[in-house]
Amino acid sequence: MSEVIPQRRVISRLPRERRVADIMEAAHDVFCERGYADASISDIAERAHVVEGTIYRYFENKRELLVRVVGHWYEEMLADYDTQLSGIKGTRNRLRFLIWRHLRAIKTDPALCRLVFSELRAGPDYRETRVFDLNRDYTRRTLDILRDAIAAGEFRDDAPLTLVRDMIYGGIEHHTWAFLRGEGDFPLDETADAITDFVYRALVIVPADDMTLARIEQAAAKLERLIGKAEA
Amino acid sequence: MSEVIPQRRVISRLPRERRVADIMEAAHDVFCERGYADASISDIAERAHVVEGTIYRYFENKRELLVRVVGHWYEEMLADYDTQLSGIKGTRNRLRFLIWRHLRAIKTDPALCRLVFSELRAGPDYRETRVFDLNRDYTRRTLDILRDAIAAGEFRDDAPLTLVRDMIYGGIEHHTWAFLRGEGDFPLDETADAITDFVYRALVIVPADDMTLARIEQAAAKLERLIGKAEA
DNA sequence: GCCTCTTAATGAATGGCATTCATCAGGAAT
DNA sequence: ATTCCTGATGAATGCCATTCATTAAGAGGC
Repeated sequence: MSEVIPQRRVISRLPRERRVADIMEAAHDVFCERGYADASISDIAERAHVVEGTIYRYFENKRELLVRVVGHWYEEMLADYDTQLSGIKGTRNRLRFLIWRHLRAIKTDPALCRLVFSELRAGPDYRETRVFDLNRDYTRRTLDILRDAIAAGEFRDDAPLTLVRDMIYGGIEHHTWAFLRGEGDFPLDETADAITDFVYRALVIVPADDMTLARIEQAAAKLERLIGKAEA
Repeated sequence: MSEVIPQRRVISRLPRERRVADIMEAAHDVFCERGYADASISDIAERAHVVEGTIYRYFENKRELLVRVVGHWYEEMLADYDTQLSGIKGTRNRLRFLIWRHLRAIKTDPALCRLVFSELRAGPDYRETRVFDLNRDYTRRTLDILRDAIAAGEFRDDAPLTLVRDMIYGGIEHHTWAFLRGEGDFPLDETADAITDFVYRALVIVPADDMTLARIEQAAAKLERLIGKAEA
């Protein structure tokens, strides 16, 4: 007999940034828990305490919401990146830092990484995305380090730089896919060491050791003496 | 005034394998043209000259259809793989062959590769998939080559093999993403050369160049003797 | 404190899609 | 020719992204 009295919901108008932040936080959570395809706008709306239509006032569509959520995360990650990197000296150490940071991001936020790897990057509009620019900015440091090492004569100059960059980030990604799918774990430091070592050895110019150098010099000296004699 | 007379469609019962093949071919085409998310079962059904329900008699759901289509493609690719590989000698050449084949597959079937890279591999059920096993079989050859080279003393033995494998395939994938999105092209042979070179250098044990040194020293000694004779 | 007006917020409606299922009928077996 | 198994059908179900006409919050003017 008792009628269900519809709760007179208090409708409040929040400042734009607050609403956007609420929606993005809810979207972040739902995307991470369910993945992009299984996340529904109504779930996100409910968690943000709004109704579906409201989301579309601030975001063009589901995909833009994803791009914005990921973009926000990228910006947070990049915040202290340069500061920390500038405190590290030496090609090998700097390279290891980039690799280690990337691995740590995967370990800390596997769900977000999956969104980037298999949803965002595959889209035909990826290049127009802010995440594309942020990512380019992110990996630019790798190229800078490689260029510096080449200029210093530490690395050979005949390896295509972008290929080296892709081997690093692609290798990291491939190696962590099982973890990203929730199958087991990976050792952060060991993996960073192994990848750094692999890349370093592939690029470094091996200086001849002292003994070898000494023998070459002796042989050269002998030749010079002989030439001198021949001239005489 | 003229009634649209519904075309009395001839319903024919095809042998199971034929129906399955028709559906898979249609699915292949639609998946490649539209991508997984935008491919609709009704499109596939129409192209296979069946009705939606029929597809569900042979395939559990859209995802299984994808797995089967990709699995079929993998099997075709692997058919002549071992035959060709067995004709190639030398670690470097064999490694280059694997890399080159992988790059060629990407260049030849970019749409299918995208399906694998961003739809299939991300799924939590990927490990239970036949594609997983096929892929494992596919990359096993890489590990075999690396192990052989280590056993022969050509490669160092302190690099984690699976990491090397992942650097190769992850690197290839990362490097070709722009192409996979339809943005430009990549040079097949040059890329294969550069990756092979990168990997080879990262792993090869630089032989202490005794031989070369010895030749220099012997040449100097011979010259010395000759000049001695001339003086005499 | 009241009125006006802009526009944030609502929630119902639309259309598309994967998947299910009751029903039909081809064709092999008898 | 008849029966029966099961392949094939297509309508129905339910979910979901997206749209839109309507409501009312709350800022600004008086």
